[in-house]
Amino acid sequence: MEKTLIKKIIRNPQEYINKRLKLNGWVKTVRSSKAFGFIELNDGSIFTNLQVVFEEGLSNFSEISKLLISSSLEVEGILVESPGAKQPFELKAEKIEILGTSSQDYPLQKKRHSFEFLRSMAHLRPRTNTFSAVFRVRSIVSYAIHKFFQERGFVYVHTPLITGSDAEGAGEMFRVSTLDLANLPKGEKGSIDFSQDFFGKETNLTVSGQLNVETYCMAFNRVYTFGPTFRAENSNTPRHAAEFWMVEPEIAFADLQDNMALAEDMLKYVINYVLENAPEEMEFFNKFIDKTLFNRLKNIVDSDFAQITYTEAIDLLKKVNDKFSYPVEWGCDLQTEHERYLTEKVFQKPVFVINYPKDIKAFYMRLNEDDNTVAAMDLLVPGVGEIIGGSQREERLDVLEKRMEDLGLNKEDYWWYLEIRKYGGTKHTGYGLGLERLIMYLTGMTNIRDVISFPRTPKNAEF
RNA sequence: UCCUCGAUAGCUCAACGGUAGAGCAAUCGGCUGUUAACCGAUAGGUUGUAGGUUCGAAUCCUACUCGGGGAGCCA
Repeated sequence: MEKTLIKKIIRNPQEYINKRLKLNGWVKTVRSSKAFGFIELNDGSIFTNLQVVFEEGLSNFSEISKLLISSSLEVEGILVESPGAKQPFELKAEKIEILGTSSQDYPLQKKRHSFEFLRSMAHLRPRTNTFSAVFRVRSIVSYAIHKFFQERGFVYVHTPLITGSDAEGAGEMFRVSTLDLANLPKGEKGSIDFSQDFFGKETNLTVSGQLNVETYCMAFNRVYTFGPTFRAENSNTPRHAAEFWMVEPEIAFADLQDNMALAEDMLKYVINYVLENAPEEMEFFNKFIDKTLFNRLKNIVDSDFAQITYTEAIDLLKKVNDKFSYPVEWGCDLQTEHERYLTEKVFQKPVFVINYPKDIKAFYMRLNEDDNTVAAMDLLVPGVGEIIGGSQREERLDVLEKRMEDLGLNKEDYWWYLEIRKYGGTKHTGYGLGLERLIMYLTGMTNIRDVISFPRTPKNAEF
């Protein structure tokens, strides 16, 4: 007999009602009395459980009554309308085969656990409601991102995870090496001789695919990367991880305004897609994780994102300087408290801050007419803070070289990056979206460690 | 990395210098429609680690480890 997925039953009950079905799943909870009992069964196909009713006529009734949480079953029975209030239908079991028993020391209970506790068992937490919802949404969000870009003709580029350019400037890097740590080859001045290493030079894990993807942008026009990124920063916050996923689109013949339009379209598209394709999960988040979630997301889909220049933002923040522990001044980077004030108090929706002072931004960002600011943009969202960072890139070779000289960067290290300006360079622009931050924003989860299956953070690489 | 708070039963917590407790989970029993089922009973502990103060330390002090929150860095 063919097996039926619970998702199909719930999406299309009239097709299955009063029919004999066979299904597999795991026990979420058992409530039994003398002559009958209830099992909530989840088969992983959908967030929702199916209630199975079993009666003492079954040959293994007493074993079933004592089933421990997370035991795996094969159940055969008839789908009937349920007299209970909390579910429209249930499976009246005719045969229940126990495929895998659980153990009495199974740590997950049918009550709420703290996320801290669940982090200590990353191998079991996907079985809980919250993590089941988070990781199905993560999968759906990832698909929606691909769908968005593919529908618009973007080419998906796989940029390398191992990089030879050691000065991408976006943070501390993890070294990649096959050298014997206990016996490092030394050069003339006592420094490590990387010519004997696997790649014959110093290599690291990438902190961004941007420089590489820019080269493909100059061939395909509209491209994006979507993959893991590594930062060895000793950051201990709910928003940072050593390994995370980033989406980096790059578009040619386009400027900063086009870039922001793309970012806004993408966010709205993903939100709509997730609301439509993960209704049970999103309902759960709105009910148990963040009661303002639906209002917040609808507010975003329905409104135009705000836009403000860095200089305007500073003027605005200066008027309320007494609210901050760090007063603002033109030339300073915005502190978290300033960003939150802008997006949560002033605009109460996502806001792009653009045209930052060149001295606090990366070398590749395009210098504005004023010679003082660059065409950068950060998208700030309430609750999470910076979710996207991007810029129009400096396409003028002489200006770019001048910038690198001013910053003391070695041009030889970037020879191929500079050559794409030399051969038919054109204005282009792109941004980086932190996938985990987007998922936090979409689910109301407040710690990045709870939206990555096996999070890597300082002093933590178990599992 | 800095500031701050914390670590007691499997989980969530109480005990605040004088014999370590409760609810839930587990185990056993009861219950004919449950919904975090309910009712009764049983069992469960070197109080994060290492030192110190004290007649006596879960409780006070020091260091360390790990975790939460905040900051910096950023996505």
